[in-house]
Amino acid sequence: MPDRPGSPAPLSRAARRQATRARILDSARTLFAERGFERTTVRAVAATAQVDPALVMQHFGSKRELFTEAVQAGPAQPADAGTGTDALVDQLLTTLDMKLGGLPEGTLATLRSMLTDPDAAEHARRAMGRQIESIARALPEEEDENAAEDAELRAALVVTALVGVTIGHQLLALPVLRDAPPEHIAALLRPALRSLTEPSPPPDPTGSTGRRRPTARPPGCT
Amino acid sequence: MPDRPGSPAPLSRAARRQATRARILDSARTLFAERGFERTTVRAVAATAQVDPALVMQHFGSKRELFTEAVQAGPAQPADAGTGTDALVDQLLTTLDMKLGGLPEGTLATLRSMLTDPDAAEHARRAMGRQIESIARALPEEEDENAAEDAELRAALVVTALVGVTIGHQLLALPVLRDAPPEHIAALLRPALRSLTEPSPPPDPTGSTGRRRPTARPPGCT
DNA sequence: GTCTATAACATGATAGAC
DNA sequence: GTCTATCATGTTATAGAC
Repeated sequence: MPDRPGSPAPLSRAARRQATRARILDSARTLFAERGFERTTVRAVAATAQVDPALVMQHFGSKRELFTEAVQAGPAQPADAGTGTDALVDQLLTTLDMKLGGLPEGTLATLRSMLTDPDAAEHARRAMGRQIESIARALPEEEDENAAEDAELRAALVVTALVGVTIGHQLLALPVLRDAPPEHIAALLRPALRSLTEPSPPPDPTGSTGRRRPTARPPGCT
Repeated sequence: MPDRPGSPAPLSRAARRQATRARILDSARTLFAERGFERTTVRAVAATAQVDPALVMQHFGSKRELFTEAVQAGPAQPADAGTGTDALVDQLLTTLDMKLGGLPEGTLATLRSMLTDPDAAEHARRAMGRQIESIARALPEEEDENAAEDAELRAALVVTALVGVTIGHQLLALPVLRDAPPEHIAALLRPALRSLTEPSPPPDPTGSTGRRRPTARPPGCT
């Protein structure tokens, strides 16, 4: 580091470059979260960060790499506290509550672009796959023989369903979901999530009525 | 219609134009479903339909109108058969089964683009809004006072959750979902959907156990 | 006249010169 | 760091083909 002339300005060239890079990354994250990959132009990112468009390329090489770095910003999803089913459901709903409120912009950007951009799709597939495995490990054992596959499938349904609710709420802004308090949404989802995480009912391939489950009869029924 | 010279070729100019238009629409629908709005170029649509790119504009005026017409192809979602909760759940699962198999390309195109294209988002919002209202009307009355809002909210959660599962299965192609037989998925989702469509359990803000529900006792329980 | 092809212009990503 | 050039794309205008 041969440059530090001891001037009162504490910003070396490298430091200013670093600050500019951070400003570009921040603008990019916001715009990618709002408009997705394709509709976000490098020029718009540069304008928001108040730099020259070519400078963005100088820093990141391509719009693609800018997207990748901008998306991989925040810390990963919080780990699982997998003891019992109820604790798992509680943790899922806490995560959902977070999703319905302040979702990090990087995650929003991935969600926004995952249906139209192959890279974002791969990123989302991996992130959701990790979540699915984590939840599947926390699911209770089943009496049935093919327990493992069912656990992964159940976990996948939980994750995708919650992602669907998140999309409807955060990205599509469905009025019904936008106006509902998150705790209310969580309360309505709780029994559904418990159904998905509970051990499976006996296979009922007729599938029409299927009303009763042999377990968990209501008490007071002699 | 002043042109029909009685030639052996049964295709008038208007008919050939119509056929070309249909071919363009078909190619557009497929590409929009595969790549979304932005990544689908007019030139690619023209190449697939084996016509000149300018012809696409002649026919539809703009890429936007082409997308709109291509998306509004198939018939709307089948109406609801709203008698009881069980019938409703069955109908939802049938719809899902359809979604997991042959979803019309127009719907796929809307799903694919709804997160990144404002027009597609509006289209999706309206379609999902109609579904939500339809399901909400079929939901059973509640004992509680604020029944109507809850019904709409429950319906919205059902729709968005199913959309999430569909996205994970059809658009993201999550391996766990891709490899599972649709009937298995439907069987796992059934109790969860029933939980969402049932009258609400008593408000249980502690939210930890909440096992019993006061209504819907299994038959055969004297 | 109606269909098709070519050219022209604007915007955006990207590469190389300065 | 900035400017300019090149290429792809959406869109329009214009000319050619049936």
